[in-house]
Amino acid sequence: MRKIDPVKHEQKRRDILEAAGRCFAKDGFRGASISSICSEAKISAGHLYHYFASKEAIIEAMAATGLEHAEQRFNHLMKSDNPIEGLIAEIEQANSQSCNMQQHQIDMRAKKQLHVDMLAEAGRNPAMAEIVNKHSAKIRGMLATLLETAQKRGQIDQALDPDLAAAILLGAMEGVGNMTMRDPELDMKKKLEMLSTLIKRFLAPGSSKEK
Amino acid sequence: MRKIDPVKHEQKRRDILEAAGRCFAKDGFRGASISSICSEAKISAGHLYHYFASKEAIIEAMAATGLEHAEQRFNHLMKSDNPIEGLIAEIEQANSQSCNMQQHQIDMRAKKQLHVDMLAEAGRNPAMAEIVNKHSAKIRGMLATLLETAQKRGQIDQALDPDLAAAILLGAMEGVGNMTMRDPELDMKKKLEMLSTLIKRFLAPGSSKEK
Amino acid sequence: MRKIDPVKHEQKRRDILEAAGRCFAKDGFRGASISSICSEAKISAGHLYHYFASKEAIIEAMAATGLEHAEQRFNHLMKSDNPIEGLIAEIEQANSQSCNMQQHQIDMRAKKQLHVDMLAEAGRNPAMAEIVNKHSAKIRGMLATLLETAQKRGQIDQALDPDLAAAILLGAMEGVGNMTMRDPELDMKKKLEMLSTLIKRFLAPGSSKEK
Amino acid sequence: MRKIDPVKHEQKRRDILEAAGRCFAKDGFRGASISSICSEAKISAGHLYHYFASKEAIIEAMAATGLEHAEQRFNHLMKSDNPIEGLIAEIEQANSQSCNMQQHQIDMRAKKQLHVDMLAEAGRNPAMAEIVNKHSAKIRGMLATLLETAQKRGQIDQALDPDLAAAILLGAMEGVGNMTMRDPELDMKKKLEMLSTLIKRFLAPGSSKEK
DNA sequence: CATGAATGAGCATTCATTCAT
DNA sequence: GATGAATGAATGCTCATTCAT
Repeated sequence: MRKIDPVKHEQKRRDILEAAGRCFAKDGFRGASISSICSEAKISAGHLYHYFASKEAIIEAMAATGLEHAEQRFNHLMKSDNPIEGLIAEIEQANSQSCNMQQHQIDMRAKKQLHVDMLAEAGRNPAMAEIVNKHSAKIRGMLATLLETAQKRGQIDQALDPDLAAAILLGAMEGVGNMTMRDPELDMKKKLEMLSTLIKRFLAPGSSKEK
Repeated sequence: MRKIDPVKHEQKRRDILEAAGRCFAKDGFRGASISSICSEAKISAGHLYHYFASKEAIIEAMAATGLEHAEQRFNHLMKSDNPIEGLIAEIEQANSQSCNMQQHQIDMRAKKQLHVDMLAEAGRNPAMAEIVNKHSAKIRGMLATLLETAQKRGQIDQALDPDLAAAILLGAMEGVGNMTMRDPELDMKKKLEMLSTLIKRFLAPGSSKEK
Repeated sequence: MRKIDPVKHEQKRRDILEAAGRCFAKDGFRGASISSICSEAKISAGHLYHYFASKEAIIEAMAATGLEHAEQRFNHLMKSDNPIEGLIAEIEQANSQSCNMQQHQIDMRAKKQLHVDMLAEAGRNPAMAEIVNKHSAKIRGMLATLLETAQKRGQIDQALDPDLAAAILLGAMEGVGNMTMRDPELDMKKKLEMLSTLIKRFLAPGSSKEK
Repeated sequence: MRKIDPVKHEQKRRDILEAAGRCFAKDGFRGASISSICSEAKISAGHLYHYFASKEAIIEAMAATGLEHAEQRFNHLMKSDNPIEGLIAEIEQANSQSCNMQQHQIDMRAKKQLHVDMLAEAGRNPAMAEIVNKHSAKIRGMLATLLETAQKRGQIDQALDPDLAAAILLGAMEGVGNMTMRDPELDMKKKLEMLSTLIKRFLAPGSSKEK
């Protein structure tokens, strides 16, 4: 009575996820076909459905992986004395590693591109919309918690509603990230510094006094 | 014997483009089918190929004219008395006109959705990427000029680099706009106020003193 | 400006319908594939969808054709002096032509078989259920009208509710038809005479007096 | 070294058949998948093939046992004091128990649906056809015997051929049963009364006098 | 110019069946 | 005996594109 080996199963899932990641990065969510993903993962078309119930489920799993990473970074940040500083430092780091690592930059671009693909798809595909919304809500929740903590410590403006501020901040960060994809003229490092400035000024304690 | 009439030809092209615009707005670039565009334009499926070589060609032409309109709107805005306020007002308008016109809100949503579609498309389609980038650069240029003017008048922080600030501002606004499409939990009006706060604090004169 | 030729179009539709009829008769509704129908009709898979929106639409069109025939026979019956007698005569005729025409018998059998297929499919497939129900309701309506007319003329029991009686009569006739498919032992002609007896006794004027 | 235990093997076969029965009732012969049957039987997909060579083999075995039950029920009915009344009562029960047990009604519907599935299947599948025909012949024989007995007692028309009358009666009852599945407009109770009327008039002693 | 008939590759998904373990 | 991983052909359907008329 050989029982299912969860390790092997999980490993295969990850293999498929990686293959799907490569296909989605190359052709987008709509453009990548199940059969291309299966070719990339070296499995048959039907077999993929032992691991994922649908094409959307693949993206969902990818988002879940991303969320786990985000949660880890979030937990790490929460342990530090000044999470906001840490957040800003991370943004600058994550985006400016381009100088030394070409592969990483390509990955980042692909990730961002896929994110936009998902947004576009979500507009027409309810299943995708649900995935995107849930993901978005979770990330926003984490950021709101972080802001609240910082408010209690007096590190940021205490008049801001944490949920609202998190939503606006997330939108801004995402938008700036997308923007950097399309104007190659400006220096990336400087843009990130400017984003950092934006965030700091928005959150700065005492800001609410001057309206 | 009859030669083709370039004027009529061009007019028909525009008719088709308008029809395509309506279809794209409703179903997205990939989702809209040639046959649906032909129905909308009231021509036969085959005849479309007298005017456009492929679906791709329609998308490209469409994107170009679509963005010209947006550019004009933005340009008009920039010439008003208080463009920053106008900008915020425009965002608010785009997002919260639900009270009086349901149809208009649907249109706005479709427009925003199409914008995201274009961004996604740009990631795979160089022609689209060029169009989006050019447009983006133009609008950014206009905003930068405006910021510079405001700086000279002492209305906003004089230490900001106008080009960089324009890029970040544009990105943030676009990102917040997209974000509003996906979390229906939070009150739209409050989010727009928060965005307004973000912009004001970012640009406020004297901000650079406090780090 | 060549306009659509409705004659050719309709002819093609009929060709496809006939091809589909052969496939359905051979393999059943579920068993016959779109591609087999297309092969039989000598058209490409995609082209079928210019003529029929779905597999169900094909069956629906076939049912509609059957309904037209039924309507013609009904109208013809209604013109006669004693429609009930005509109805019974028709049933006996339609089913006992087996002696002289082998092809006709095979056709009848295939038709009945397809009818059962549709009934079975209707249980799981809402689209099919709707087709079957509509068809059934129309036939029942015609039969009810016929019964009502016969009642007014005093040819059948006037106490019967025409709608109910039509439903029961139709069910019985259909059931007997299906039954004949599976017991080859008994003589077909005698069975039809017995069915005729059943109908006559059920409808006989004055029946209601003796309970 | 361990030989297969024929008793255990047979028990497992029965378990699987029961599971298959539930699946078939829910989704039909074609609609129920091997994997759903395996889930229901709590065995692995591959293991089923130790007990049955193919899905077809399950259907055949299933149909045989399924009809045996029905046969026993009918047989039991035939031995009661007034089998004709009992028959009608059974039909009414099967169709109108909605008042007290919702679950039972669903089960009945599933059973009737499966019956239609079997009829449809029999049209393409000779093995199924044999089973259905045999079953049909047995029940018809029982009913014929019953009619004969009733004729001797003078309870029903003595001029009817018992075999033929049994066939027609069975067909009519089955057909009316199927009909009730598809027209929800008419009141179920009234339809059953009408069916009862049909049967009584058909069999009534002295009927043969009036043509 | 303009039509619409026709193509055929492509899509996501399902499923009975096989097989190494 | 028993597992579940793996197959691959098949399904209904879509759609950009071509072409005879």
